[in-house]
Amino acid sequence: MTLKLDKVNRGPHLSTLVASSISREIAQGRLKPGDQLPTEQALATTFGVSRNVVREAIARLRSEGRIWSQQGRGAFVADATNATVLTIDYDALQRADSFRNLFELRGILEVQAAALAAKRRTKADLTAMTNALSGMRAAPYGSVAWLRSDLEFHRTVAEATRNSYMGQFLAFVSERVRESILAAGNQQKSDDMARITLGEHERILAAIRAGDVEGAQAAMRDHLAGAALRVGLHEGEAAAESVSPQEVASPVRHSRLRKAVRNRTAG
Amino acid sequence: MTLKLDKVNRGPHLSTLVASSISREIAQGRLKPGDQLPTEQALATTFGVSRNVVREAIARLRSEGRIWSQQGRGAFVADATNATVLTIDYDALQRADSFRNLFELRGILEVQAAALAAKRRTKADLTAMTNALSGMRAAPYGSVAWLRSDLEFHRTVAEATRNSYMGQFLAFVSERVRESILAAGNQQKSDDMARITLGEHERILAAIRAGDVEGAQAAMRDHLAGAALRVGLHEGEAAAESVSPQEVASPVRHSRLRKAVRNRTAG
DNA sequence: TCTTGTCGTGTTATCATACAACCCTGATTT
DNA sequence: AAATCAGGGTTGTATGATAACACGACAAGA
Repeated sequence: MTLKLDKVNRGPHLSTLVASSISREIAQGRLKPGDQLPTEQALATTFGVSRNVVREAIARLRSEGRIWSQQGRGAFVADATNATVLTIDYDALQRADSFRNLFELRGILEVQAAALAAKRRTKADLTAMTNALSGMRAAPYGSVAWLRSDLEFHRTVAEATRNSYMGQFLAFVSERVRESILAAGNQQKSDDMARITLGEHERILAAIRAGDVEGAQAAMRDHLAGAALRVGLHEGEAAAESVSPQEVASPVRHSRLRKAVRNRTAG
Repeated sequence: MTLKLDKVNRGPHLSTLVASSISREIAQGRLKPGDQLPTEQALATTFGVSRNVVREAIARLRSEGRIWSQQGRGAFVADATNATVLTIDYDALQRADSFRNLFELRGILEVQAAALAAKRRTKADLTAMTNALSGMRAAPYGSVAWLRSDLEFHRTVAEATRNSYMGQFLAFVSERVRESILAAGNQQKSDDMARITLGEHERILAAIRAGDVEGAQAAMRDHLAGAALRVGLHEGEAAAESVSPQEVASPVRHSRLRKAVRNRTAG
């Protein structure tokens, strides 16, 4: 077993580098589930760091469920299904196809959340949504306050599903999507957009208030399709469309991001 | 700031206990975003462990995005949105309502995954699904081999969506659900169930093969409703039912499915 | 032959200490 | 007044030692 473990170059937190290096070994299959890792001492000398650093790295991997260790035996690669946490690689999201996939997943969750919200919303939920909309109306388009109100609106919708996991997942996915959009920095602003976006939200709220399940789904789908355009995703590829139950087995038109998600990662 | 930090009782991995203790402080709001944590030395004496253990705990929390630290300054609680991982508390899942919520979320993802799979599946996908079904057919109901084939079938469906995040999320959620079911240990086995469950899977595959989006959704919904019953969830509460989109103007009534699911929508 | 108990070795878990790198503050110097 | 520097406090890393545990080898006894 010749693991390809490079000496680690200085950076932020040696343990982070060691952890991701080991993580890569696992992801790329050089370390398979059940395999025993080299001893801490061996890893320490291999990476050229202290055993302490190795232990911090291992503690991290263990908390992620990627490996497990037992005193006196050693550390072993865990089964993939044992992953106890869900992570989304930031760098991977810079790739257009990854971003589109995550956007699609978000769309699915948002649309179904809207449906559930239309069924289960309470008066308090509706008030909260209305307040969030007022916040958007009051703030200039694209401003920090506007964005906060936007997030707040979607959060209240998720909360109205009365399913905490829905809120948790949606918040997680949305935040990753938002980060990626900000990193790309290509959202276009115009005066029209404020009105359009606001209108989309209002229709969602109206449908949810009316308890109109289909309407809420459709309104949310519209909103996400609009958001996709605004972010530079072509409509045909947007999430909202792909989950709408209509045409059968249409060939997937390959997408093109406008200058969208080009990397500007470190450097 | 009087943090309620109990001395840690011996158990599996001190760093784990320290980490979850700090985590709890954050979750319960005694440590708010921006707050500075006590120094490592202080935490070490507070918990009655060595500074090394505290560092492993902090390394873990940092990797989860819950805190950030800077050399020479200290460690600080991060904003909630910065959480880079999504976790599901195992204990919380023992509560019935939490379990039902997670099951509902899983249902949403599975149903929409089936829809996407019906659109995008390749020949290879269909072959893989068929193989998984054969595996189920060959194995005794409830056996390890059977369960593995079951998981494999759902995995292939997720893969056929051509959306890696869908697979990732679904695998994560399903695994948590499965764990919880096993822990409860209340799944009932009978000879009929093998046939029924197999039939449900076959209908899903048939719809996906035919590229029938609605049919795939409906079949998957049926399957999940059945699974919910088998696991002891009341039908009315099952996930699959609550996301049913009430046939959006579809001329094609393709369901020759049992209508068990369709009674009792929210009224 | 089979079982059992002991021991030695290797590994992880934890502790303790020391030093380096860095931040912050405040006094000193220019 | 501004720049510089010294000092203490904090995290980051290194190193060595000890305890707890797993595992195989090996001998003693049945």
